[in-house]
Amino acid sequence: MSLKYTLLGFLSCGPLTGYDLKKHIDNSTQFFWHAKLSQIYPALKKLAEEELVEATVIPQEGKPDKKIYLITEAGQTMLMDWLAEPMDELPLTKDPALLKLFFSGALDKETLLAQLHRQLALHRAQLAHYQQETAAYVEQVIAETGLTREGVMWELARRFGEEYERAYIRWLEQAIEVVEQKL
Amino acid sequence: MSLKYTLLGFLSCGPLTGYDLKKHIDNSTQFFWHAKLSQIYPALKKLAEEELVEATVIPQEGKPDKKIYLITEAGQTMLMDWLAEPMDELPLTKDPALLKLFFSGALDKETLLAQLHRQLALHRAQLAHYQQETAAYVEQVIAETGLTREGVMWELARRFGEEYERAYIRWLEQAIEVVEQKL
DNA sequence: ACGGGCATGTAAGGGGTTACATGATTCT
DNA sequence: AGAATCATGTAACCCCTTACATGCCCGT
Repeated sequence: MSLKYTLLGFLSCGPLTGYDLKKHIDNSTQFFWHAKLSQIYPALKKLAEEELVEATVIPQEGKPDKKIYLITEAGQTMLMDWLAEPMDELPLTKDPALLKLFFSGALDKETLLAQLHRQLALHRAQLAHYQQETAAYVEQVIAETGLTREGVMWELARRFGEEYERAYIRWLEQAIEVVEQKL
Repeated sequence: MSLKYTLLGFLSCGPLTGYDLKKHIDNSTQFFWHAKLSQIYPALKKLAEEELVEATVIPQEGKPDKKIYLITEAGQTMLMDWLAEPMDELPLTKDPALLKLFFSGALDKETLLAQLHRQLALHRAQLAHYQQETAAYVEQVIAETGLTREGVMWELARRFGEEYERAYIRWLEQAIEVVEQKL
């Protein structure tokens, strides 16, 4: 259900193609919402049927024709209603790595420590990514579009990703110590 | 795919029914893995077909017969192989609240602040839950089963939940300040 | 009298992934 | 020579949620 609003949200900042939308998602929302192209294209088609967006087709050669989507007034209203709607549920996350750790009491110490160190490396890389690539992307979009209010929110979201990774890393470091001492 | 291992993981600590498994999931893994009964029952049936678990039926009156599941040797092996398998992907989380915030530059300041305060209340309640109910549950299970190695991992997982909520709360507090000053 | 806990399931449908299909241009 | 970028989509499949179905016992 939220994919619809993700697309409307980006389209409310300006017209984009499905392909463009995928890149925006990968660059900015991927740590709290993600989608594959094979899900985005049918979703846009459905939004167009509901008249929440409109497509302009630009013929191209050697490539499929480009479809540039614009949000309609109905789409804008739909988006604003969703934004104002109160949310009273917590996110239900799924993290297979934590699940595995939870049951890893049965594992030998060495293998378990190897798993923890691997996770640590992954999360450190991700932290660096948010600090570099994502930060650059946010700055660039703000500079290009001049959307200051949106810019504030995007920077806040990016900082969430950063803080999440920091917390994860601190926890993994503690977990490694605990495992070394107690198991 | 991981639901299978969640069930095998709990069953490796002792025999349980589908109903019991649901309660264990709710009490301990819900912040990194969750499932509904309508998914658990068919999953157990399938595990039994694959001979990774075995069911003992205990007739009851006034209630459906109880099916107590035991992990088989093949199931144990399957679980251990999964535990030792390296994971090199980050979790792909979905958090509708963050998504909404990301697009909330278009929202008026008051509504936005109301949303942030609501989220803050939810996450504070969740933090308290991990510190009280979840902590009590972990202690109780350790005391009952005497599984010390597993106990260490369960307590680590619980602490992750706690740290995650702390980080979320700190971020929300900062976000409220930023919105109050900049928007 | 009503809600919650106990205890099992099925059926329909929505959301999401993986694989397939096409094909030119540009970078390494 | 091969991979990545641009650009669209479909089809099969799996995972998960929602709603339905049954029915006793216990606490408030």
